[in-house]
Amino acid sequence: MNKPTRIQTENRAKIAAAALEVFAAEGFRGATVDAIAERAGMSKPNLLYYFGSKEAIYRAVLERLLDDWLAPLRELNPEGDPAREIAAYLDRKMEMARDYPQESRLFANEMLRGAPNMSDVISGELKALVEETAEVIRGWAAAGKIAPVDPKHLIFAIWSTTQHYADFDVQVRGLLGDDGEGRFHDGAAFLKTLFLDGLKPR
Amino acid sequence: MNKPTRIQTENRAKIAAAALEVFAAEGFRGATVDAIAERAGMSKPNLLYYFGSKEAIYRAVLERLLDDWLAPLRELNPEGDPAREIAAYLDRKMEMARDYPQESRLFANEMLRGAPNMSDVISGELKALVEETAEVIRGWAAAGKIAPVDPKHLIFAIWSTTQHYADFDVQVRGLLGDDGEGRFHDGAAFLKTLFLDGLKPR
DNA sequence: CCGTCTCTTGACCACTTGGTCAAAACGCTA
DNA sequence: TAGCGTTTTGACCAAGTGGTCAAGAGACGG
Repeated sequence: MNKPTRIQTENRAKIAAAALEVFAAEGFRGATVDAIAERAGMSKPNLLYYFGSKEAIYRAVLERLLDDWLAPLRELNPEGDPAREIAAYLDRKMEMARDYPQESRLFANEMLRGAPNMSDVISGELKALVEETAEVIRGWAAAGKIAPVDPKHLIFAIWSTTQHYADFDVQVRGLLGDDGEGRFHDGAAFLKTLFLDGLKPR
Repeated sequence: MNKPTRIQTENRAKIAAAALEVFAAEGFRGATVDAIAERAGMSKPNLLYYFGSKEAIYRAVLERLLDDWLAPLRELNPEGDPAREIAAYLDRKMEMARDYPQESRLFANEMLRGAPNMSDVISGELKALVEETAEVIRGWAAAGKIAPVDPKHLIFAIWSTTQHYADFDVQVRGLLGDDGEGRFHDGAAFLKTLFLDGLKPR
């Protein structure tokens, strides 16, 4: 394993960026190596010189993005005020839906297909992280700071509502009337009232 | 336009069922006409005798399902008690996620690709239905029966949270631990407390 | 049970697509 | 700047795919 050259680093990055765009827009089967190569500004054989196969590109992109994707959840602070933490998490997830919709769609595509390349992540890293977060939420509920709800379903609800604005963007835009970026702001505001009031201890 | 024969009716139905399975599992590009034909128990040329092209099958399936898909929203009763109506809508959507996950995934795939075959529906039929429902919700809020929230974002939240259990089924199952069908029941219970408490007038 | 219209399919075609390969072009270091 | 490892690509291939077609098999009313 030699240290990669400058050209290698550059081209791998270029390819990964192009692949993200194409995979997110077309799905794995819909994406073609030619299309990725073209968007990366190089020939197909050259692209395959860096990543041996279409599968390899796909997996590399998936892996590269995973950490960024899970970062917001990791930043959740167990010591913080629950309402503040949940609001902040919603905001962060909403920002990601706005600023990185392709990443969201890539993962959505993967899930829809049954996560053939992520089953290990789901049952490993992701599961551990969710389990940990669920424990934090349970603690908040036990301390009477939020209503006693099922933590995992709460997490699912936060994921689905926020990612919806990226994955179903066409629908959201179509139904709201085109509004610049206002939908993300309004959506975040709505979700914060929904979750904060919905989780208030009684 | 002659009346279709018995064989035509049967075979069109067989094809539509097979196509739904394949398209939902693989996406439009990932699905092959051969695969659909095999699952429908006939040869590829025979299938193409009934539907002239892959696109035609896809669009037929999409159209055939649309009404069923929107039925729950249509059943919402403007005169009813808001809390009851919303709870019932959540339950119905959750049942559909459990009983018709393929339909959900088919639509999710279509949205992810930018809804190339549904833009007219979104800006037409669906938009009208949503606008109408939003008006109902606004009425509830004006009457002080629920908190004054943005109706469309509320609708998005209901859609996304419920459909999540179909579209991201692998993830949900992986993170909850396989549980038979309990996740749908628990999810529905959580969502009802979330939405009903979250929307309580204050 | 015949004739006609419907249905079915094997064989085939053109095109796309993932991937290979040999050879040329390039870039770095001594 | 010569030499050598790295990078790049045109040409090519085999498999897969959507779709066609002509001819045979089947259904069914008279």
